[in-house]
Amino acid sequence: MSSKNSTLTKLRENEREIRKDLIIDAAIRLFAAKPFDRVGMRDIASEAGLSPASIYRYFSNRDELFVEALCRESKIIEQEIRRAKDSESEASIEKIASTFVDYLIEHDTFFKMMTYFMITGRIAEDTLEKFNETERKLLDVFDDIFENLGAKGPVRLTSHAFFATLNGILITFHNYPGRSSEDTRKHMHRLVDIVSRAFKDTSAAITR
Amino acid sequence: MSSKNSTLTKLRENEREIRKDLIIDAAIRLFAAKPFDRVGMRDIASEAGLSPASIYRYFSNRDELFVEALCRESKIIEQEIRRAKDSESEASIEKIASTFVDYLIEHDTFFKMMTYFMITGRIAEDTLEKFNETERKLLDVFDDIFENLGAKGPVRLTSHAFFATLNGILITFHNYPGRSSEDTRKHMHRLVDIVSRAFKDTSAAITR
DNA sequence: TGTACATCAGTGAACGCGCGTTCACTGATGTAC
DNA sequence: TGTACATCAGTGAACGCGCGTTCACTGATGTAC
Repeated sequence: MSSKNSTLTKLRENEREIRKDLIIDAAIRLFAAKPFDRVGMRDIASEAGLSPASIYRYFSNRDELFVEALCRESKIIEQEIRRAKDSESEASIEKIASTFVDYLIEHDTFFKMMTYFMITGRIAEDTLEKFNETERKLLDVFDDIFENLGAKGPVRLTSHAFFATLNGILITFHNYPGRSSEDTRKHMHRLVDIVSRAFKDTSAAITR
Repeated sequence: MSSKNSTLTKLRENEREIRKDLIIDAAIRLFAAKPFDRVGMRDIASEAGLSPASIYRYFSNRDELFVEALCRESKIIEQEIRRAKDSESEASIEKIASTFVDYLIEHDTFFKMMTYFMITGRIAEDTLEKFNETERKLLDVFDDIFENLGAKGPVRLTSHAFFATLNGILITFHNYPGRSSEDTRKHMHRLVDIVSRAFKDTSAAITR
């Protein structure tokens, strides 16, 4: 009796999670389509095929929804990078950085959200912690790369620097005026090449 | 008669400019104090000691005011960097990058605004052009530095990369959670050191 | 098998607030004759 | 010197809109007896 009860509530719980995911999907689809601050609860609701009020059955407020979306995206990105790293026989920074940037150019949702949160700095403490956990995993991948490269020094700092650098390239030239999106993509890749080479040189220098 | 007239209108014109500046001052003061999206026309008005309606005598809308504020700030930063470069007998990247980052940590207004515009990408074409002109001047200073360093290749690209890198460091670790502002400042400087060294190495490598 | 009740997803309409912006106006100063 | 007029900085109050969020409600499904 009680076991049947618990499996049922568990099923319900699963359904709930699925519906939450559907809402997050809708939100991310919209973030991809228009600027971050132009995506409202009503938009998300109609994109998800719900009424605005319904969203509040799943998320207690707007920020919570946004942070969950951010976390999901960053998890995907972490996987993407890890995959890129593992597929290479020997991990080259250029390749991985390039993959990272490419992915973020294509799916700039993560990137818009992250910058938004970083700038406004308006997240609840616990949700922020949740996000930072996934960010740390992302940095772990970079750590692996630099270690494979033979750097013996404080690898974490280098990862931080490299991660920040790639972010910077994406943000600074995100909508560079008077250029097609293909041009900016090429431009970003040129810059990624430069910094990758630079980081490789210093890592080598540290080993020396 | 007409000459007197013209000098008078010129005087009036000057006064107008001064008043515009006072409004921009007020806006920048507020940007420094709270998140960008929390600064409204009413706030700026009361900070400048005016009624909200009055602002519209000087700026045709909110974005115009913001962009003018951004331009003024970026001009100041350009001067600051140029000063830092000229004061050094031989321009070292570390020093200049450090000055740049320090200044932007202290006066993060510029930085908040820039990122905001870059992300939302919502500026009128002509005002954006105005901003880009000052940004180009900023990059010119970096060009000088890398040329002095003896790099012979495509210096502009390197400047772009370096500029983006510094921006990235500022944005990525802007409000790193659970750290005092002094800690983040130190952290940023460590990262700036790393990337400066990296860029110096590649510049040297190009010369080789 | 039937009935009373609990649970919960979902909703349309409204609340309340804050925002950018405009309106109709005042009051001071300069100009023309 | 006085009067009619133009110019312009400045304003309090309001407009209109969009937003996040809440309210009171419905309807379906499962549960207990």
